[in-house]
Amino acid sequence: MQHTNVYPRQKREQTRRRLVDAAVAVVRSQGVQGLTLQSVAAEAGLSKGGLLYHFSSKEELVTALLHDAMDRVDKDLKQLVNGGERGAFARAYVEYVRAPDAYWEESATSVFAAAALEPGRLEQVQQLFGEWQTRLIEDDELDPRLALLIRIACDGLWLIDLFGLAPPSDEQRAEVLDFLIQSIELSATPD
Amino acid sequence: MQHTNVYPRQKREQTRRRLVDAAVAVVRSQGVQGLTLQSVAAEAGLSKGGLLYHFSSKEELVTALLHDAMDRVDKDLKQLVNGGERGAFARAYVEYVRAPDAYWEESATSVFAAAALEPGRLEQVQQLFGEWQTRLIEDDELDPRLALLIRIACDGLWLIDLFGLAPPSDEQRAEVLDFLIQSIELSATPD
DNA sequence: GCCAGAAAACCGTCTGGACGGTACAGTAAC
DNA sequence: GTTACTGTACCGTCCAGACGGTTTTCTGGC
Repeated sequence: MQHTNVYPRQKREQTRRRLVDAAVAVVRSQGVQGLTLQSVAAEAGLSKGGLLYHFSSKEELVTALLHDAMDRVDKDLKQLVNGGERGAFARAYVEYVRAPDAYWEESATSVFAAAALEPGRLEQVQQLFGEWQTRLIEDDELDPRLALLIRIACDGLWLIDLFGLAPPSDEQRAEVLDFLIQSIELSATPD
Repeated sequence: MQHTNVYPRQKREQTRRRLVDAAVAVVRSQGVQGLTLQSVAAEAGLSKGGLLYHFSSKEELVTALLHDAMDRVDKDLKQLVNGGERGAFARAYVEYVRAPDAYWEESATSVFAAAALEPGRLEQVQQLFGEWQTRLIEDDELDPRLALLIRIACDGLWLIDLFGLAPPSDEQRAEVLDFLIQSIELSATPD
């Protein structure tokens, strides 16, 4: 029942957010090895006891990290879908990559951290990517090759951002994404 | 004795290889957290002391892991380049992704492990990707948008393989790579 | 062909420190 | 009185690295 508590009468959710954000910051600055209860608490301006008040174990924290990030990405992605015409999901997939924001960064870092700490915990993420792939390739009625290309290209940008592997400039990024959008248009509107 | 053929005078390199391979195996099965001197040594059939004889610290092991993997990828990639015509490097980049082998896996795992343990150590990898990007976009004389698309698509497959994020089937993979190769041909041979 | 002796390769144990987690007493705001 | 913490003390575990010792392999002199 999420609607029972629209207004944060309690600081609970706020602080949990702060802790999750702090965990992301720690991983990005110090790597997964630096992700200790102590460092996350310090980053969030809390004591270790305070952290454990909200997340009773490190595992719980990392799990929350992952759930949180993937939920948000999935939700945002679905919100970007306009109507049900051909290529709608592919367009949303591309547009989501256009302007990487905090969620984007959080999702990459979370998957990364979860994979590093315990590979088995990635199952739900793998499943989510599988769903997206299905939507892109089967439901969107585009040329399957184009759909897959869009997927791996967008995921590639995600990887490049995550590791900082010579990310393209803003213009280059925009150009290649525009190109993908154009390809969708061409494929979606047969003349 | 000639029967004991060209046996290397020293086992040094062999054992180092075994240890590096073992480290990759450990990371893939247990995550970066499972990457301990003990576990790597056990995986390689050595004692911890034996490992430390070859790599005097864990940092040295991970650094070797990274150097090794990137050197091999870079070398293999350059070997795939046929001549100097337009799009040669782009073709090599695509072909390298076609059949992921042990090196491919090793490179991804190594970058992943290095990033997880200490982000700063990625500098050389970032530089290497930068060089590839330069070769693809500036030296290959292709449409820059196409060059970047090829790069991010190939890197995307690398990411998907690394995390096992719903990897496409072999046929799908082949199709999308063929599509990229065709695009290079079209762009490289203007009529 | 044999045999020291040196170098290389490796083993197993120990230690100091860090980390996850627990327990609990206290505080301050709502 | 509940929620939301702080701070300290503590425990068990795990790990990197040091170390001393041992086996294996090579090398050169005879």
